[in-house]
Formats: sequence, C-alpha cells, structure tokens
Amino acid sequence: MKDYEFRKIEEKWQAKWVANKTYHVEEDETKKKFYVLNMFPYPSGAGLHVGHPLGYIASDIYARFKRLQGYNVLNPMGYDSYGLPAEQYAIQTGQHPEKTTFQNIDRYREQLDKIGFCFDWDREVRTCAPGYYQWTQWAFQKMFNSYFCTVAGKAQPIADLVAHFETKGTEGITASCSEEPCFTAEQWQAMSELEKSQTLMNYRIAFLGETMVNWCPKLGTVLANDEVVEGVSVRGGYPVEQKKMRQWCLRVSAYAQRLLDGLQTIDWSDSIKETQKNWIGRSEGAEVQIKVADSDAEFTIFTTRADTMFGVTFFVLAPESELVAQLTTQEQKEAVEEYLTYVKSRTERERMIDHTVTGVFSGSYGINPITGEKCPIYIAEYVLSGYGTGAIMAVPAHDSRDYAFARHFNLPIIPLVEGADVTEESYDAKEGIVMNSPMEGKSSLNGFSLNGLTIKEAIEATKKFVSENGLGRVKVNYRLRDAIFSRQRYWGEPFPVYYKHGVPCMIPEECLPIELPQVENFLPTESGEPPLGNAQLWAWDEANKKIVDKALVNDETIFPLELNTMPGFAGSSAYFLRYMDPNNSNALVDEKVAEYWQNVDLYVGGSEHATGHLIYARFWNHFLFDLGVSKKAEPFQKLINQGMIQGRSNFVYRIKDTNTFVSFGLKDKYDTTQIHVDVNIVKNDVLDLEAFKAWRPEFNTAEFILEDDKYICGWAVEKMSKSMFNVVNPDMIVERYGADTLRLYEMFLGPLEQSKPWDTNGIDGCHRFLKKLWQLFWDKDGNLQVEDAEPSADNMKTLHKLIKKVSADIEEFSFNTSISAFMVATNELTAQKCHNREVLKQMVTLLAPFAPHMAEELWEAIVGEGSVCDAQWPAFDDKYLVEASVQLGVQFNGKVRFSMQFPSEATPEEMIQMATSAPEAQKYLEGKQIVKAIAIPKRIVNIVIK
RNA sequence: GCCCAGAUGGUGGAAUUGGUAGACACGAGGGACUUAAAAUCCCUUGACCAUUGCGGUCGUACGGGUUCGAGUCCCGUUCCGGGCACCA
Repeated sequence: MKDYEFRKIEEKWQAKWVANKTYHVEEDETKKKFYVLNMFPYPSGAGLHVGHPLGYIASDIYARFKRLQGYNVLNPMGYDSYGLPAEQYAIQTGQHPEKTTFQNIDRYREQLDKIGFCFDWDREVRTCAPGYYQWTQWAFQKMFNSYFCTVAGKAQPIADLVAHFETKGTEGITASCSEEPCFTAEQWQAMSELEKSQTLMNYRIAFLGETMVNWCPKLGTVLANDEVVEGVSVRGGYPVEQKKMRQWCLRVSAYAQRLLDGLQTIDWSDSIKETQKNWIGRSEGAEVQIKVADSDAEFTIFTTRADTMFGVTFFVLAPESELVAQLTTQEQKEAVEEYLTYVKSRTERERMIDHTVTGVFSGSYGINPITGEKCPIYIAEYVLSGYGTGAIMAVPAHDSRDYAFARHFNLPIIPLVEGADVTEESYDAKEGIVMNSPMEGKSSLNGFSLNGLTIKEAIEATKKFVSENGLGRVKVNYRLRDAIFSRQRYWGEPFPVYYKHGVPCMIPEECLPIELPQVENFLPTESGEPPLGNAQLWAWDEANKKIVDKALVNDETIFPLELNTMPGFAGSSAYFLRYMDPNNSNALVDEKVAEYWQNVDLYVGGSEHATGHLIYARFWNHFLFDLGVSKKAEPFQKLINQGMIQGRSNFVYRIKDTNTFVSFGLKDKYDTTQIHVDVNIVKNDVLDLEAFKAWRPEFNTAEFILEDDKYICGWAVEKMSKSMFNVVNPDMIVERYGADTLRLYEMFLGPLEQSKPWDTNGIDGCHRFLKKLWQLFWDKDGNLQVEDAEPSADNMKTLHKLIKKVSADIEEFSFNTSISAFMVATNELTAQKCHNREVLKQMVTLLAPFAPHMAEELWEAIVGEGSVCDAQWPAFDDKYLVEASVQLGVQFNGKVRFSMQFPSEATPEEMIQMATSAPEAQKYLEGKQIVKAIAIPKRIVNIVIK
C-alpha cells in the first residue's frame, strides 16, 4: 500500500509548473492555435467561494485537453478591477479602493493557485493598471474620431464627414446619428468651433449627448440600461430616476443590425442569443408623416402595423415629446400642464408597475393621410419618448393598449379584420382577412384599398403605398439604446479629454495614458459632482502637453480636464485582445500577434452578462474590427454559460422561548423558530452537537430533542451567502481532499450549464475514485507494479471505451459523465488486475485534464520523464469494441434479444443479412414474415416480424 | 401578456438522441475487519406482489396521440426557472 498523499503531490507539481514555466505560451506558427478564455473576475472582498472556480475548472479541463491534442493553447487570466463593485467594497470598509483592490487581487491569486489551473500568468492583465487602460482610452478616442457609415456598414474617420460638410453640407450624408440636421456647406463653414463640435456630436461613435439617463442618487452616478433592473440599480438595489444630463455616450445603436446578424455566425446557446435578440429588439415598420389640422405643424408616427391605417381613431404623443407644447391649444393648456406635472411626479418604477390608463387631449387634430379624416391628438404616458418617434397612431380595435385608452376616453373603435369581435377586447393577432379598409361608401387617397388581403399582405401593400406616395418611409427601429459612458465616480478610467472654451478635445495619443489622479476624498456625491473635482493636479497644459495644477487654468493654454470616469464595462470590453500581447506599449495588440490568435475560440462565463458585457464587448470588437485592429468581427466564437452554484442551507429548530432544539422529524409537534446553522458543522444533515454548542455563546447551554440519537437538520437551497451560513470555501476543500478531488467534484455535481446547489456530502465518492485509481499502480508493499506485457483484450476494451467516451464528452462539456466513465473504467481495470504500462499510461493521459496533479505524479512514476502536459491524447480504435445486439421485435408478442458481433465496417444491409441468417434468429423467424428491418451501424439491428 | 428552457428514485444526476429507464455517485439498511474510531471491503436499495425457486405487475409531472417499440416525437394541461415587457 502506498498512501495517496495529495498535499505533498499537489505542492510538488504546482512548484514544478512554476519553475518549468509549463504553462507559458508563445505564438508558434507551426501549431494550430486555440484560445480559451474565462470571464475575468472582479476581485471582491469576500474572496472565492466554491461556486466561483466552476467555470475556470471547466475551461481548464478543455484547455488541457486541447493542448494534449496538439494545439497551442492560450488560457490567460486577469482582473476586472475598475468599477462599481470594487469601489463599493472600498467605501463600505472605509479604505482607498486602490488598497482594497490590490489586497483582494492577492487573495484571489492565492486561492486560484491552489486549484492547479494552467493559466499563463505572464499574460495577466488588470483593468486598473495604466499600461492596460491606456488602450481603453485609446479606443475611446478612436470612437470619438469615427462615425458609422450606413452604406459601408462600418465605422469611418470623422474627418471624411467633415470634408463632406465642407463641400456639400448634409446632402447625401449616410451616417448613423442622434438627430438629422440639415445644412449647406456655406452654413457649415459659417459655424463657430463650438457649433461645429456640437454638430459633429450627432455623428461621433463616442459622443457627448444631452439625454435622459438613469440617475442613481444613492450611488451618485448614472447607470447604463443593463445596470438597472425594475427601476432599481443592480448593484445595491437603490432607486433610479430619469434625469436629463449631458454625458459621454457610445453609439451602440449604430451597430444594432450587425450585432443581430453576428449572432448567426457564433456558437452560443439559443437562450442567450434570444436574450440578445430581445435586447436589440428589431422591429420593421413604417414612419408616416401626419399633418395637423388648421396648422403648419406635422409630426411622424412609427407603426409596425401599417395595415391598420384605416382603423386610426386618435393619435398619441409621449408627454416628453417636443411637439406637446406646439400642439396644445389655448383651451387645453391648463389640463395639459396639470397632466405633465402628474407624469413628472411618477418615478420610473411606478410607471413600470402601474399601468392604469391616463392621458389628456391636446386640443389639436391630426389628419389621417390615407382617409383624410381628422382624429384627436392625445398626450399619454403609455407612449414612450425614447422609442420610435415618440408618437403613435392609435388603432384601438387591434392594439390592446389603444383599446384600453379608447374605452377610457370613449373614443371610436373600428374593427378591420373579418370576424374579429372587438366588443370586449382588441384583436391583436396578425392573422385574418382585412375589411373596412376603406369602409363601404368611404373614399381613400388614390382609391387605395386593402379589403380582402391577409394582414401580412396588407402590411406590405401599405408600406409600399406609403413610400410611393410620399406619405412616409419604411423604417427599422431598434430597442437597443446608446450606452451611457460617463460615471460620476472615482474608481474608473479617466477620460483623455479636456475642454477648450467648452469644446471637448482629445489629449494627443502619444500622451496616453492619462493616469487616475490621487484624491483625498473619493466618495461619490448625491448631487452628482464627480470626485475627480477634488483632484488638484487635474488640468491640461496644451502647449507643454502635460498635466498641471488646476489652479493654473486660463483661457490660452491651460484647460480643465474631464471629471467623469468610464464605466465598469469600458475595461472589460477588449481585454481578450490585450491578453494576446499584454506588454506591448506601442499598440493594443501587435498586428502579427492578432493575426495568429484571431479571436476567442471558447469563452466561459455566467449568463448574467447577456445584456451587458456580452453586448458591449461585441460592439467594441466590431468597432476595432472596422479599424483593422481585431481580426474577427465576433470576439467569442463559442460561449458556454456555467450555471450558478447555489448554497444548501441547514436549519435547526428552536422551541419558542426556550434553548431547546428539536430534530427535523419531530419539529411539527412543537412551536418552533427556524434558525440557519453553519453548514460546516453539519454532516449529511446530522448536526455535530458539540460543535454547535461551541459555535455561538448563546447555544452553549442548548438542549436537544433527538430522533434515533441524532439531531437531523432541515435544509433548503438558497443563494450562497455569509448571512445564510452556507458558504463553502475552496481552500477548506483543497486542504481536506486536495485540488484534484475538488476539480473532479465540481464537475461531477451535474451538467455544467445548469444551476445546482453545492453539497459537500458526496465529495467522498470522487476522493475514493482517485484513491482507487492510485492503488492500481502500487503493490501492497508500496512498490510500483507495472509490467510491459501485451495487454489483454479486456484491458483494451475498457481503455478504448473510456477514450471514446471521454473524448466525446469533453467536446460536449459533459464532464460529469466522463468522470462516471473514469469510475467504471477504474473498477474494471482493478477487477482485471491490469498493471500494463501502456494501458495505464494512456489512462493517466486521459486523466490529466481533470486531475492534473495526480496525473503528473503517476506519469513520472511509470514514464519517468517529461510532463503529462506534453503527452499526446490517445487515439480511439473501435476494433476493440465491436459488438452489437440484435433485437427481434415480434409484433403484438413482446421482444426477443440476443447479442452478436459485427465487423465494424458492416453496412446496415449487411448487418440485417447477418442478423437474420444467424442461427439464434432462425428459430424466431421461421414461418414469420419480416415487416420491417432497421440497423444502426455498430449498435443494433431491429427486425419486426409478424 | 410574449418568447426561451425544463419536470426521471430519499438526493445529485445517467440513458448510445426512438431500442433493456434509473449508469455513476451520495445517503440509508445489513454484514466483514477492528478493543474502539477512522479507513477499507462485500451485499441490498424505484414501488408493489412473490421471495424455500427462476419471477410478475406498475412506473420518467398530468391527459391524449403516432409507433412493433416513447423519458425521448406530436397535441392539450399543470407546475418551476430564465429573458423581454405600455417597444406601437
């Protein structure tokens, strides 16, 4: 017997890997590349719990597997160390974020190192390091100096746009923009610098915009749409208000179509693609110009149901629309103002939850361009200013919201679909035959009629009619908003921007990075004054190209710097490119290096980033692709979303007003209070009574009512958190069972992509497996027992069954089933008393991705040289496995089965031939008729007889 | 409300994608070794009936259907999870 001394083994190999630089990676043209990436962590103060490494272990197994298959594998790791979570932790603990961030990083590294990952730490990046965020700032400047050309479908230099303005004004401009201004070359040339700057902001991909933003007073900053859920901030759950503010924004909306199309080229789960599709929210429809009766005014509505133009009975404007003031008549002025006051008093959250019908008549009428009819224009909060044109045509018969509004204000409802009953509710479905378009006896523009068409035909016909008759145009709208890119916080990348007489100017590229200045008071403010306002050394000397004291600001050469910082997603949007070439100070990534690594082949991380990071990173990379910096438009080819590890909490039951605790099975006989108990003093739901007494002073004198001499705890699945006492620390598991057991057990727990509770009970099974495998190599005196004889057929069958299973399972990220296969194979080899060197060597190679420490140790024992990391992944040969069963399905009479062997190259026809002529089959087939015969190669022949 | 994914023993989960349901592991029960404990090993473990005999019946949320054959495919229902949500 030789004990499996996992602590010694793991320490030994972790040291060797560092000393030999085993996981150091260089570009190597002779090998095919494979890029594995984990979503890098933000180092929180709590350290890692057992759920965090799940994805890292999965990607580590895959990375090691690919390496054994001969790929040059890049598997880097770093820290997302700027942004709200890091800063909130610092504020809560009353320390400077720089200090806590570095402490937390050290703690993370220590914990990660114990698990035995194959990260190339020479490539580590930290988003808060100047050498890193230099390129975040650089990319921002590139976005500032670019616009999105809708014809080319890509970013182009803003200088091209300026040149166009110089000669032709806005005529023939095809650029994504916030508003569509109209000016001539002369008008452009007459503009002041400030006016030109403001005009160009309409087009720049990174731009200053005066928009409605999500303002969170408690966090003292604005937030992006994905950082707000149900009217509260994702971080901390604080209320969020809508506020108009001047902020840096990224024109993500310009890339909406490309982000949508790109989804078809990548290998992501359907659910996450679906989430992104919903978030981008493409809808195809028509914009129609509506003239206002007795006025010169006009407005534009957006509709996806152009076919319902004949059913319009009123129009609705969003309360925030600029047209509201213009279209309100004298008589209605008071009512409208009262309504606007009411709308303003409502928070975002209230508007979301409460959908009662409200609105007010503006006094004006709009003219339906097809029927010529006058319809009242209302103002109502159910129409949103941010989507489409902020104005709609209301068709109560076929839209449930319009219907509710019409019922409330007693407006007419005209059904347009044959057989649709609209007396109780609207008919919203897009199926049916159109009628009343126009109504009998009524006329329409150019005799236009939709009657008799299906709704789908009618939509197309109306869109065509509207654009051909100059009433409007076909338009695609997206729900995807431009990203708010400013934060009124300290712990983030500073903007490389200064303001010269109010005009934002970029700091010259060669002066980057602009480093985050030290400040005494970095706390956010409820009024939104950015903490960088407290920095003394924070002004730009344009002549000498350096940062100077802000007291020196003057009108000629020294200007104030931007006080906002960038949001958390800035640094995490292009980090995968930086890993390729992390120390390059001349470029984000060297041309040749980028050419070699291309993009990420496998990206592993949580699905909670679906509408945040995974949209921003795609957008950012599409932009860098336009610049030629990134070599693939899509950054992450395959995405795996590991499930969340939940906590499994345990409870004890205290009888009210006593210090007596009753076991789970008996608790219903008493009036009890349920109390969380630390899962680390419970084993298989049985409470360790002594440990419980020692746990907290008040339980010192506790008494117990037991069942079967045991105290059984209740349990529930909850979020893993300190307050539930269900946090399990990986360090503790590694100490008790070793890293290899932890790695195995995390994978054995269940399918990778599924959320599941952590339950330390059960880990023994994985530990036992490693011990059993270990014992295969040593005799009872502890000497190596390996021989070089010819392996038996059984040995080879077991081995190749395993090779086949494990190879297939790893490709499908089905690690739990491959571990089961290992357990079966180990039991079989033990029963076969297999000590064959070649068989064991291949077994060790298969094990290497899962339990690398043990694999190295055993490799050293039986091979004697090199590292198992440089071994070759065993090839599967099915000649050892050929066997199939024949089933004879006897109609109405049950089934008969027997086994027989087929050559592996047998075709289905040959298999049927062989099966039917086999003597075993003959006795069933005699006098019967074959109804159907099916053969699945190498598996089964199924013959149905009658 | 719309869209997506799912429901299998006491528990986590397998099932060659339409072919012996419950692999593997945990837990539980019984036994061996041991002064004892730990560790290890062996047997039983979906339910019910039979168990001095090979065995039988029912079973993959529920109700139907297709098929020689359904956990798997189709229709309907219930429940849980995720996304979007006055998006016109």
